[in-house]
Amino acid sequence: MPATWSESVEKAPTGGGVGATSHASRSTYVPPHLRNRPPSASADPPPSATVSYAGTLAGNESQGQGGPAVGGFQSYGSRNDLSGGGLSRGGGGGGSGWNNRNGGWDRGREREANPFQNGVPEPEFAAQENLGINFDAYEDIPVETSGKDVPPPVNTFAEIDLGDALNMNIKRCKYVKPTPVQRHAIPISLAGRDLMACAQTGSGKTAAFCFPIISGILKSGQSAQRQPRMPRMAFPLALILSPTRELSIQIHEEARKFSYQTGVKVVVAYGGAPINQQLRELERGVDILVATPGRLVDLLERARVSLQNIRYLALDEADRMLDMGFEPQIRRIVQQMDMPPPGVRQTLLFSATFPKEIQRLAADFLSNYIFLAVGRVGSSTELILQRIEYVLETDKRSHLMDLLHAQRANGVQAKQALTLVFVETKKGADSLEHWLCINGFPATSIHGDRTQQEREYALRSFKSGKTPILVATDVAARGLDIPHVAHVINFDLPNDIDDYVHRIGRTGRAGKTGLATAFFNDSNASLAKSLADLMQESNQEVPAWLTRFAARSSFGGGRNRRGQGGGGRFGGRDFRKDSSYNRGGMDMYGGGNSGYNQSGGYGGGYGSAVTSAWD
DNA sequence: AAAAAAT
Repeated sequence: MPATWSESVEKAPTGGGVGATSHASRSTYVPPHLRNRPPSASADPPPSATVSYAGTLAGNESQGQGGPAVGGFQSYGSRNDLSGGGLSRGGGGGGSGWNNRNGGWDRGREREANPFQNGVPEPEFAAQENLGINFDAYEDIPVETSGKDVPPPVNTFAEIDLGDALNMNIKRCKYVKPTPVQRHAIPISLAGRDLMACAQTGSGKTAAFCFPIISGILKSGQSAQRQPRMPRMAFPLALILSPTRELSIQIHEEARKFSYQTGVKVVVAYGGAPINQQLRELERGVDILVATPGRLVDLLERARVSLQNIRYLALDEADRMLDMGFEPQIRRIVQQMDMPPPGVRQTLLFSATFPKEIQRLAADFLSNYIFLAVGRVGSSTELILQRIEYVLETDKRSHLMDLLHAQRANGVQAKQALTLVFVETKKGADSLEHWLCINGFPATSIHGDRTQQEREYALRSFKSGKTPILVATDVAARGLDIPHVAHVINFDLPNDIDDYVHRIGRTGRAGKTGLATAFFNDSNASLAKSLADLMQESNQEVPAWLTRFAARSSFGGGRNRRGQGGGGRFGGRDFRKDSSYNRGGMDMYGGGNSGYNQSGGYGGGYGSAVTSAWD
């Protein structure tokens, strides 16, 4: 272990690795005369209603995206090496298929921008990209599955029949080997099973739910469907909900890479940005809609999106969404609109933790689901060196300055190792940013009072190394996969240990090491116990004073949410295992076997007796 | 107490 924090910053590899997002511009320019192109009379659909693989992809970057030329997609239709039948799904209903009248199959195929090429230039990092992914660290991550008939995990992408087009994109992403969550979740999803997964971003879960969705859409042969009666309403096949705008943007960027040249259309919708452009994108056809809840509700109310064709529903960072008070919106979207019920659609629920509220959501949204828990990437593998320092409120700025100066002296700044500084308040973020700037440290900030434009600009500026210090509120705490963050500084500690875990998870990404420094003082007493426990759990050196703090505050009722759910290295455990769950007389999982025996309409309406057993 | 998210 490195002797000093500055040494470890220096040693921390700065490659972004697996999740590195090249910043794809969301606005693919489409010349006005090609926008909202009416269905061309001569654009007859292909003769066979089969798979939409975009023909041969190898060494074929330009072919097949040469614009909307009529009849330019002969490569469609013939390849059917994936579909094992099952092209139609229940409830497709009449003319909503591939051969529908309005020629929906080639909608939105105008000039697909290459999502692999239009990123922010990152010359400093390009060379080491993906070279230092510590896959051994991934191997150590504990994984736990439970449920009925769990499909076995895979060890390579080659074992999974995702199809040529998707495989090509996996190669383009330089993914060599599936991460633990991918090894388990992909076979589960491909088998059509619902999934409740406890995993954090950084574990590779975006790909874990995107691959099966894209593959499934390709297999079904349905894409970008329209309803002739309602030309302005979009009918996505998959919906991905996430808590923050930036996370939605990021998922969209990744999903676009995965679906490049497959014909599968991914659209993102979120607030704070003009809705008109999003409406135009939707009108051009959408297979996978990535959205924040508020904007989606708006779109549903405007009748610009219908969920009746949804076959895949993925909820990312579900616990976060509930924390943010999105439950009413989410329930409205999932249960009160025209979304197909559980069992008809396939639902994938991702959450870092598995508290009661999420358990309820799982029971309501999922059908006969498989529970998957993946250990914390950072804590269980000790990839993140955590340091807690006792710093009085009044000393924080000068202490931060010391850290940054030492970092700079080590040449770290020159190498553009990015530093993410978390603060408690939006005001605090603004003033700290300003203070850093006037003291010679190029910094920017991201928080909810900044306009969406400013937020996205700040993120770009940070990622590119232009301002290698980003001051952030919790808007950036979860899910954001910012590559090359070498150092996370908790200038203000959060009140919740889960937030702490999320924050430090911004470093040590993709199996690389990182450093997390936190400023602790008396105002953080309530966090002492859980913080000390977490650090011990992840084999970090716990300062003696923190241990004393923890002992002092623990009987004072410091909220230790950890361990409550069976905790340990996992964010949660399958509550269905708890004997108390079966107390209500219905032995749903019994039978004496090791596996669950989920009979009796668990996915549909569970009895009230079961509901009461949760409380 | 603060943050996030639809206008």
